[in-house]
Amino acid sequence: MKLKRDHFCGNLNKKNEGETIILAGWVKKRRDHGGLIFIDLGDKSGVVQVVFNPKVDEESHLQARSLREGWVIAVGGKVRIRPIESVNLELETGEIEVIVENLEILNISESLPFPIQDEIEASEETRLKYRYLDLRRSVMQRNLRLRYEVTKQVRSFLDKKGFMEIETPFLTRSTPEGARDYLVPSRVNPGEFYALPQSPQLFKQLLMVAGFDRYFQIVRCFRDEDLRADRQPEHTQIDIEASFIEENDIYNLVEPMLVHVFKKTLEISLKTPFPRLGYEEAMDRFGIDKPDTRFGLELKNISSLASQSKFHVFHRCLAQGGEVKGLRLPGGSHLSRKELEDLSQRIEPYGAKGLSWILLTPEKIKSPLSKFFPKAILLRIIEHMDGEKGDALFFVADRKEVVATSLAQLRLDLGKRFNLIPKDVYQLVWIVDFPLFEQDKEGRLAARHHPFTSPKEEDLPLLEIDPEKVRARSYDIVLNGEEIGGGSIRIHRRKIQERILEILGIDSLQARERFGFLLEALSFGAPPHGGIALGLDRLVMILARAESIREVIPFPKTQKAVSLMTQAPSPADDEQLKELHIKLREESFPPQ
RNA sequence: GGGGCCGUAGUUCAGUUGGUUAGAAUGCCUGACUGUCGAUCAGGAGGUCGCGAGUUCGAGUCUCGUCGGCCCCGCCA
Repeated sequence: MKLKRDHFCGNLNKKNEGETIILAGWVKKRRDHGGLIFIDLGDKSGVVQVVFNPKVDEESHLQARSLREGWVIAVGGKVRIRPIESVNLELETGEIEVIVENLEILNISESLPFPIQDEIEASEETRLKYRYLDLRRSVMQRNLRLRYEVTKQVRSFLDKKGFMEIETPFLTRSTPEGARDYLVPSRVNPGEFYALPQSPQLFKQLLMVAGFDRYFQIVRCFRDEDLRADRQPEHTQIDIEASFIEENDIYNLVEPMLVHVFKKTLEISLKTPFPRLGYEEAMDRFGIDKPDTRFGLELKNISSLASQSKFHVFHRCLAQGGEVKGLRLPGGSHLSRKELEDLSQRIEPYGAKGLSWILLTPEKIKSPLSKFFPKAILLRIIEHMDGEKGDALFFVADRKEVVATSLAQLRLDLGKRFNLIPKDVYQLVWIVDFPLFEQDKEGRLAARHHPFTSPKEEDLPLLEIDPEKVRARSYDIVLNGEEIGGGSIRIHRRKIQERILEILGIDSLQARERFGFLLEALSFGAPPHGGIALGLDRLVMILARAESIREVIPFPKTQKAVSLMTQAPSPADDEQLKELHIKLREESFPPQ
C-alpha cells in the first residue's frame, strides 16, 4: 500500500477545495468516456466522484480503464469544485470531485453477484450466501450502526443508574424455560452435556443473592425452536436484575431507558408513563397479550345479544361455554363476497369455523345473520358495536381462546390491508397482571413466565384452592404489537419457591437435582429482587423499520436454522465424535 | 409435524391451451467516445428451466416425489 488514506469519501465538501488528499475504497460505478473516466468511489462514509484525466496523469488514466465495480483502489489527487453544469444534487458530495494524480489498485474483484445498492433486487437467499457483500450496502451498515448505538446508549444509561455489566457462562446446565436446549457434549466428562443458556435467568438471580444489587448484561441467548421473522436460534437480550425493588422500580427504570434510546437514536420523544394494561383487559379488547395499540378495531362481546337469536351455531357455541365477539371495520361495507370469503379463510388456521358479518351499506343492512335474528336484536347488536352506515361488522363464535386469536388476527389483517396502522408512531404498553400458571396441552399446570416468578402477595391463599386464579408479579412490554421484553419480581423465599415447584409437578428430588443450587441460595438470605429482559433484535428491528430481525443481525440463519454463507451446521468427522464419546443413530446419519 | 407462496441467464423477471431454435431488462465481455452520474453508441458471450421419476409423439408448462428460500400454525421469552 503505497498510498495511505487520509480522508473519507463521504466527508468531503466544498471546504476541502484545493486540498491534496488520499482516498481508499471500492469502485461503485464507472463511467468511461474514453478520454475522461469517472469513478464513484465509496467507503463506509459515502461516495465521491473521482476523475481520471490523461492530461493530469496519463499513467493512472491508462490503469483506470481496467477498473471494474467492486475493485479496491486508493487514489491521490486534488479536491476541486465541479463546473456548475455538472454538479450532482442527488449526491451528498455532488458539488465537488477529486482529480486523480495517483492510482493504486489494491485488489481486483470478480463481477458481483448483485449490485451493492439500497434498492436491493437480489433475493434474501442470494443476499445471505454473500452476506459480506449484502452488508456492504448502506442500509445494512446503517442498521448495524443503529444496533450499536442502541447498545451503547443502554450501557451508558444503565451505568449512570448504578448498574454493572457482568458476564455469565454459556456452557451451563439446562434451565427450565420451556424451550428446547442447544446441547454441547463434554469431552472430559463422557456422556454428559452442557446446555447453552436460554437466558441467564438463574445466574442473575444468584448475582442478587451475591449482593451486586444492580446487574445488567447484553447477552446472547439460545433456543432450539423453529424460526420466524422475529425469532432466531440465537438472539440478544438486554438482561437486567435488581434487588430490593418492586414492579414500579422496573417501570421507572425501563421507561426512561427507552425514552433515552429513542431520543438518542431516532430523535423521537416518547411520552411517559407508558400505559399499563391488565392481561384480562388486553385479551378482552384485543384478543392478544401483545396488542398493537396504534389503531382501533377493538373487540366487543355480543354473547348475550347473540343468545336471543335463532342461529343454532351461536346457541351451541354459547351452550358449550364459548362466546361471540366482533369488531367493526369503519367504511368496510363495500367489501365483496370474495373479499369476505378471503377474510374468513384467513382466520381458519386459528380454529375459527366461520366468520359472520353485517354490512351496513348506505342502502340497507346486508347479512347472512338477518334470517336468524329479529330485526330489533340485529339493530341492538349494531348499536352495541357502534356500527354506522358504511361499516362492516365481523363476528366469530367459538371457544374463548379461538375467538380471541382469530379476531386478533383478523384485526391485524384488516389494519394492514386498509392502512389503518399509522407509520412512524411508537406505541409502548405494559401488560400486567398475568396469571401465574397456564395449562399445557396435557392439561397440567405450567409456569406462564417461568417457575421463579413471584405470585402476588394477596393471591397467595388462592395457590392452594384455585391456582389458575393466582396472578403473577410479571410484566411484558409491547411495542407496536411486538413483544419486546418481559420480566418479573422473583420468588426470594425458599419455602414459596419449593411450593411453586411442587404445584408445577416438579417433586423435591427433581427440584434439588435440577436447581438445588438456586433453592440453596434462596435459603442464605436472598434479597427481594426482580428484573426484565428486552429483546434487542426486535427493538432494533422496529427502530430500523425493518420487517425481520434478520435485517439487524449481521449473520443470521434461515428458517431451517442454516447459515447459507458458512453452511453451518455441518457433519462432524468420526475422530471428533469419538473424542466426544458420541455415536450417531443410524437414522440420523447426515446426507452422504 | 402441518398450511400457503416461490425456484427459468450472474441478478430481477416474462414464458399463452403441452408444440419447432426458451425471451426481456440489467449485469458481464470487446470496441468507440473529454463532463458523465441509470453515461451513450455498436457488437458479443451467457441456460442442468432446483433435482428425480411419471404421463405424452412431444414437458419450462401436467402429475407424483424430493431439495432449497420466505410467510404462517404448532413450538417458542
